[in-house]
Amino acid sequence: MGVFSKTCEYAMRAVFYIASSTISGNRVGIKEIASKIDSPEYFLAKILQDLSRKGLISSVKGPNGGFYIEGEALNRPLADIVTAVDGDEIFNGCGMGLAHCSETNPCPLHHEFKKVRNQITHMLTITTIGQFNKELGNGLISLKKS
Amino acid sequence: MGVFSKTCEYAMRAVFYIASSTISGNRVGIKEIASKIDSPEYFLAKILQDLSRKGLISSVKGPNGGFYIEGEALNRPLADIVTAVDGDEIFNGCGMGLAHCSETNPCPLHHEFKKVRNQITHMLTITTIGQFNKELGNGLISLKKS
DNA sequence: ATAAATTAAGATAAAAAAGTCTTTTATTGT
DNA sequence: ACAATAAAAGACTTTTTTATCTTAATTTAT
Ligand code: FES
Ligand code: FES
Repeated sequence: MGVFSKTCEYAMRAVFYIASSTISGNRVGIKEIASKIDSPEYFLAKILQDLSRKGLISSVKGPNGGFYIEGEALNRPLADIVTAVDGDEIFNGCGMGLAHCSETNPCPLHHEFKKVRNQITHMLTITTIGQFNKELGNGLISLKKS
Repeated sequence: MGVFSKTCEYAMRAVFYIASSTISGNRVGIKEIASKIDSPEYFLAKILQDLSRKGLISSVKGPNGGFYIEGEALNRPLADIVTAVDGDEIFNGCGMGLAHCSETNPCPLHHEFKKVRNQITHMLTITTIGQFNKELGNGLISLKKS
């Protein structure tokens, strides 16, 4: 098991890909996205529909349609995507599964786990959706599974 | 979704509980453990059977039987439990779901995610199974879900 | 207007994770 | 030896996650 659900992994990869295409002035179709990030096409379609309904990405139907991201939305933190897909448990849940993480009734891992959560929160907050376009363009970083 | 599977959460809570009972010189039955850590009894039984087969905890059948942890095993890092239950993906997997985390073909989150993974590894390595007996005894920390 | 393209929505399906119940096996105390 | 106790093992069910397919609704270009 990873830190994020598969759904969320696909969502993050797709959003980065859409962002970098948007910068180059294009809308991208579901087929292209799925192939470029190595994800099951129909499943990804569902995920993007959901993000679209929630206003995190945009889409247009018809010829030359596809997905893109509004200028303003490119500055959103990646945390917004994670929250939309996986909820906020990762940001404030207890590492050992207690119903509530609490300072007064902590689990054995509480003290150390807090650092982990803070690190995750930090990572997802400082990272913006539109941040990696350059590196994605020149192949310095990768979104393909293998 | 949390960082660990529910199975793993139950396993960790149970192992801490068994450890603290072992220190007080007792074996504990599945029923007591399940009730003390708020987990489904039969499901936990499966988990402990597995840990027992793998030698991470010990058990004896029959009257006055139950689960306990060998002296030496009390010093194992919690990481051993996590690995036994959830595998090692959490220690070296890619945060965005790429098949292999790699320095030469990194995902966008690689640099930051490495810190998260290291923090998790650190937490699970420095924490030993038998470490919290005092705090568990005096109720300073909790294993009960609610 | 019509046809083509493309996302949205709805309905299933398959796989994995979580949870439950029943039967068997081993151990202990009498 | 026997009965009682408790874990081990096996079979099964339910729920959640992941994945696929089909039909509908929009948009664009001709
Ligand atoms: S109580 Fe478990 S992480 Fe805070
Ligand atoms: S490549 Fe994704 S975390 Fe290293």
